[in-house]
Amino acid sequence: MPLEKTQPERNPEDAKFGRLDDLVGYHLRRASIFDLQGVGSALERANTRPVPMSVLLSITETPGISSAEICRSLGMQRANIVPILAELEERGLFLREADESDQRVQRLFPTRRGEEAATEWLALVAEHERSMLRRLTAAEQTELRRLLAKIWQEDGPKQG
Amino acid sequence: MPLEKTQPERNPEDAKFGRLDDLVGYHLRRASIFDLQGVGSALERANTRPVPMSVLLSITETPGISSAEICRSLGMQRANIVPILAELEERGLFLREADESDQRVQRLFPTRRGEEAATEWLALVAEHERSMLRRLTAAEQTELRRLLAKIWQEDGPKQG
DNA sequence: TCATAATGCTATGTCACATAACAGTCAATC
DNA sequence: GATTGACTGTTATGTGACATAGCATTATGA
Repeated sequence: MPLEKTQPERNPEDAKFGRLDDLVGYHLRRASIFDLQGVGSALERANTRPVPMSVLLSITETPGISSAEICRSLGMQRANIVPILAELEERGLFLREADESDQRVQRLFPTRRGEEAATEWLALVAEHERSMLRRLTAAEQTELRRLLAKIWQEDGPKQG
Repeated sequence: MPLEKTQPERNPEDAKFGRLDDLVGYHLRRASIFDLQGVGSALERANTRPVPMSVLLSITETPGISSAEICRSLGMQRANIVPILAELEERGLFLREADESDQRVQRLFPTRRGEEAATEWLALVAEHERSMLRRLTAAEQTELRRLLAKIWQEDGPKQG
């Protein structure tokens, strides 16, 4: 074993999950809550929240994306993106444009203010992440992100 | 046709956060949601949910723990543990006993059935974890758990 | 003794998220 | 070329986890 926990006496035979603390999912949840609280308070300064930020970033990173595509990408329901888009639109952060060949879909494009807001919000979150990950080396941070992505991303040969 | 998320090439020097995908917190959230769904459906077979399982495990791992101690350990509010304890108690999984020196405190002890339920529930979750982590080596799983714990646990070596 | 704090608890609010249904549009099949 | 099914954006509504505020009781300590 590479690393040992400095916790109670563990029987080597007991290498299976025997305690709450052994569950990766427990630490996942605690770490995610910890992160969400930090992100939440960081984004308060920009008067927004995590999900609207993710939606805006989806638009700035993929101009012309549709709301349904954002929902599939972020794993959220179409119904729930409606008030979020309404809020971002009211703040003048993106524009809707009818698709040329499919009148059902609206293509979403960031405005100049939307680009600026995305950069600003991302900086706030990045500052929080630096604090949250301060006790991890750069290599550990990269490894952590890689392992997390491997958990939730589908098997299919997606992006590199 | 849906837009393909053609990503711009990443310059390795450009190590700063520029995209949603670069944020560890984003992957944390997605992985945690993924886990929570799996744990939820796994525990459905035992007619329970993640938080009651964590509470029961707190009792079996630390017999005589109080409800306030469980709340501090799990990071939850005292008000919210009340219906959970009521449910576990109704299922005969633990007993309350008055503290000898402090009449405010109830000490919680697992029953035989509580011990059995804890083992059974933990096995269900462990089975889910094996599936969730199937693409990670044993060393990677250990490393992931270590890095996650380093994120949310306070600086002092504290158990919880 | 009086102020402060902790425990277990009730009542209630909030907020993210899911479900169900809708009209309009598209595409494929018969 | 009607029809069937699927997809889009949307409204309305339910739900479930979680937080807040306050209570009576008990403990602590200046």
